Amino acid sequence: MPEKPEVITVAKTLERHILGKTIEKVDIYWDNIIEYPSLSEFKKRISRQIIKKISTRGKWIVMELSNDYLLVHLRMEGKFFYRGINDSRGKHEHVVITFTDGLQLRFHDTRKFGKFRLMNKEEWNKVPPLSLLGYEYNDKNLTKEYLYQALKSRKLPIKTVLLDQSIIAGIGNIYDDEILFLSHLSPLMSANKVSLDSCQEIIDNTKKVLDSAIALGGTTIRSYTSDEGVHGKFQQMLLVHGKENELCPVCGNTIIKIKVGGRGTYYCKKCQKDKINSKGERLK
DNA sequence: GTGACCACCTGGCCGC
DNA sequence: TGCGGCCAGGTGGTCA
Repeated sequence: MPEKPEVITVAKTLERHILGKTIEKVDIYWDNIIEYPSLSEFKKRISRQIIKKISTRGKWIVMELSNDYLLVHLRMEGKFFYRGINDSRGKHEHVVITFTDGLQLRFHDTRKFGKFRLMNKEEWNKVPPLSLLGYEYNDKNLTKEYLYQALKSRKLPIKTVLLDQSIIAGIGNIYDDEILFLSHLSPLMSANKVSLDSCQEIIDNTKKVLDSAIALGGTTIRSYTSDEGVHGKFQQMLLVHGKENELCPVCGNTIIKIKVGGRGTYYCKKCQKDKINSKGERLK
């Protein structure tokens, strides 16, 4: 599933292919993909707009157009393909954007979870979903004090809370496991038991993991490849995620898989422990 | 404010 | 071989 590194990889590829192009029209083959505004308004408003800039915010791809912002969330399996107007449409290509030069950008999503939103320039980042997002992983405002405050009222497992996009935007299930492994924290540990020092470790390891993944083009696992079928290479660097019954690269213990908050979670019981004492106090 | 649960979806896998 | 059931999981909505 695309997380921040995969979203950045896709955005960079989009930049190479469609930056500066003018949208001729958009054809929608699965109405629910358009989250906002109405289908007819979406089609009407987006026509003739130019792609000015492409960036990301959390797991959203943000395309600045002439008059609006087009937000795209890939969710589980969304990906883009580039085709010509005469190429036949695939079964799972639900949105086809045709540019004036004849190129088509097609949104492929087998599970139909992806979302498109067209927001005006006054409110695009002042209303949900973007207004609800927390800091980016590399934002200078993401400090251990901020994270500590965000976690202190949460009793849910740290694994679950790190997936909350209103705290740190962009962390998904795969990198969550990796970050907690590098931070030596059990995914089951209550978020409000995470110490200030561990908050710093989480921040440092989030940067380390996401920067490495971005450099390698993201992670390609069962359900995700980036556009054009390009495969990321970070899956070769994964330490615990997807490694059930394999040996921990640090201690040699067997990596186990459990469910935390309904998510498949991989961790090493020996390396990852609750950093709290017998009284439940946070250790320095 | 917080947490639990559910819906959205389809392909792959497994057991029968 | 075919069928049914389960699993995968990011996000938003509802309810307690």
